[in-house]
Amino acid sequence: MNNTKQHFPQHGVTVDAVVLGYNGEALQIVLVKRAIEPYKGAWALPGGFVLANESLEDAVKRELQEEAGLAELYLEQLYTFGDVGRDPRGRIISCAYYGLVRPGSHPVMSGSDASQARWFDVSALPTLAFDHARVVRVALERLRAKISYAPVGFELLPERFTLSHLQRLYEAILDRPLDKRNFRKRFLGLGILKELDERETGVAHRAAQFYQFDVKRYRQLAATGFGMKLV
Amino acid sequence: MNNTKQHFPQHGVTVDAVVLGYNGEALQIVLVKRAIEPYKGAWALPGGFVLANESLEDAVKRELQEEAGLAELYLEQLYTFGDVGRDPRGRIISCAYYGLVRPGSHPVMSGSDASQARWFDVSALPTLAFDHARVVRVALERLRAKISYAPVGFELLPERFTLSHLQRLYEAILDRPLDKRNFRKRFLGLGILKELDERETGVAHRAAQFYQFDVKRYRQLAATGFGMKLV
DNA sequence: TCAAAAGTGTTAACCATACACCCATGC
DNA sequence: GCATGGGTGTATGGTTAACACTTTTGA
Repeated sequence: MNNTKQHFPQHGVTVDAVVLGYNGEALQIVLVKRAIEPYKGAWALPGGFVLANESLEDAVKRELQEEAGLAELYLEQLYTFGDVGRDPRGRIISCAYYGLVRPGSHPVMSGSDASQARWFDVSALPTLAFDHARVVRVALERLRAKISYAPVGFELLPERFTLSHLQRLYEAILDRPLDKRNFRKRFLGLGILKELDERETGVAHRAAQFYQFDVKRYRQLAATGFGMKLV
Repeated sequence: MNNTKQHFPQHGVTVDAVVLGYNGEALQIVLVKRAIEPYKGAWALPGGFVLANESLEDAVKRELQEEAGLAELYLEQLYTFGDVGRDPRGRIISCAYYGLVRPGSHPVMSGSDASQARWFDVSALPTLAFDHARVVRVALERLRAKISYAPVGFELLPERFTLSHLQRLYEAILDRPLDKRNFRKRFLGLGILKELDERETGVAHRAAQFYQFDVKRYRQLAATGFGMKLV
């Protein structure tokens, strides 16, 4: 920390992360049970104070590692909440991020100042500490808005997935059914899916084709300014 | 300020505002010439430290009033810049806002810690202090993205305007020509323009019809979740 | 009467939507 | 052989995009 005397007002600054995942059925969020006051025992978003020598993004990555064992995830800044009185400890400003993780990378275990960390279905969240319910709401709105023009959905799926997996994910996020034929037409037409030499096995129905998100192709298309209307 | 000892790391937090205006020809930004170090004499975005008892939005409104005499403008949070080393005074986090003002409400005069404030065409900005050039870039991207699905353009025009004014504004922001007939069809079809009983006077060509943005009607439409594809 | 910008419709291409049946597989 | 989900095409209506001339006004 910086110990020199500063000549300007200073405030506590936290980062908080809405980490979203998808288990094949429902959208989920990582919450941690607070081990210390305030809101001791309540569920909250993972996060904590920004230290003197780290950027906001470094801070949120460190907290996610410490509190939930999460690393290497898609992260994006969401909004900064700075109302006076949003934290009982004093004037604390929170810069919120949202993150997306693939099912594989889910250790989600406890850390230093949080006694537990676990996934909750977004449709069944407990009461949250601070103004975190509001933060979650903003994050879900943002994801819903973003998914229809940017391929962020792939950050929630395993490397290999079927078109039905992708469609079910979109339906879970948008909370409405989508037409199968139109959905397939659109995604295959976009040219950002790479067909793999693999199909499902051991399923009691016709085995589905596996695909992979073609990042390189997507970047080419995005660079030429194509309008990615996904749904 | 809060004088009690705090048990968590603290940082300076500033707000900075990209205030955009439109003079009928070009998009413009308010800049202030810094009267104090660091970057004394350089042009910078209006802004300053957040005090202990004000929200971020209160802080940015206060700074805009003090430094540029601006009040009552459309304001929206843009992004929070928190890299270590972005400010030579130490670890300072900046929450940036962008604002839109109508030509009428342009006092833009000097205040306490800024010796001058004035408008610059966005296409001819001087070298800016801190990382403010980056902040401006982010703000312009945001405005360009936003204008195509939300009627923020009206915040940059006088109460009464012609369809040609509106079109020229869109062309200035998007930096490309738009088709006159299609532009008119779309905006008139949207039903968010109120035709006034006034026309231009003293112009050396057919006098244009004046319109007004119909906020009430817009809110009705927005509430029923209509997709406002504007351009 | 000229210059300058306002105002006005139609057509063709494209895109979004709605919709139903056969196929492959495991049990 | 049946239950389960995978995979496929077409027709229709709506939306977007391209395009040029007449009108009004002041100088």
